[in-house]
Amino acid sequence: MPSPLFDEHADALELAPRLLGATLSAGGVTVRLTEVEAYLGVGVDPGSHAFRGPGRRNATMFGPPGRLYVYFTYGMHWCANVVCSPEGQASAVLLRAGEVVEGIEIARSRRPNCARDTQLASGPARLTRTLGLTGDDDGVDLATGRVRLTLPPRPVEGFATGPRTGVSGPGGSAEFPWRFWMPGEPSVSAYRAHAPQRRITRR
DNA sequence: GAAATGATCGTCT
DNA sequence: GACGATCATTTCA
Repeated sequence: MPSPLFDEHADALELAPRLLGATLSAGGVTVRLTEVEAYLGVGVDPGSHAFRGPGRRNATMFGPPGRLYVYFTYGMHWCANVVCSPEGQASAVLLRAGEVVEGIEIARSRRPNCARDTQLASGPARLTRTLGLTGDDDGVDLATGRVRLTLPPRPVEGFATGPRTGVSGPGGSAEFPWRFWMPGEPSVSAYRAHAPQRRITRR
């Protein structure tokens, strides 16, 4: 069942808070999203992969909405996004964290070193690993493909917003408070409110 | 407990 | 040739 959500003319900023509470299912595991980040398109968002226009990696972002954009980073991690805007606009929402609500055994087997269940998907790369997502899932249609997105019956209320995490340069500043999360959820990482404190004493 | 570090490679300059 | 929308582990105070 395709969601009417993506038929509306919207971008990642509008859709990000509405993805909170949504569930994502893949490979026998279902995760309920508790933390996301919005990324916009060409020229407007210095932190976005789409900022400099289409390229090899970000092609999916420029495609139709409702698809999964998966990319590889830091030489070992996969991160997943939901493409939001109409074709050509390239705005997407990074899925940062969630809570495993189904397939907990499979999830644990995919993350053998994970101490607590609340940390199974408490980070973008952990989330993809727990769901078994890789570059093979890039471009999958979330309504009909092997990865499924189900929106909550009603948008969650009382979500929080703040600066994005892990984005260096101008895009990471408070100028773009495009991180959205559900306060109090244990799967949401305890982020430092500002840049990490530098250690005072050095050798 | 907090901060530094090593792992590891595709993509773009 | 540098660096990244990160994580797990080690190291330090």
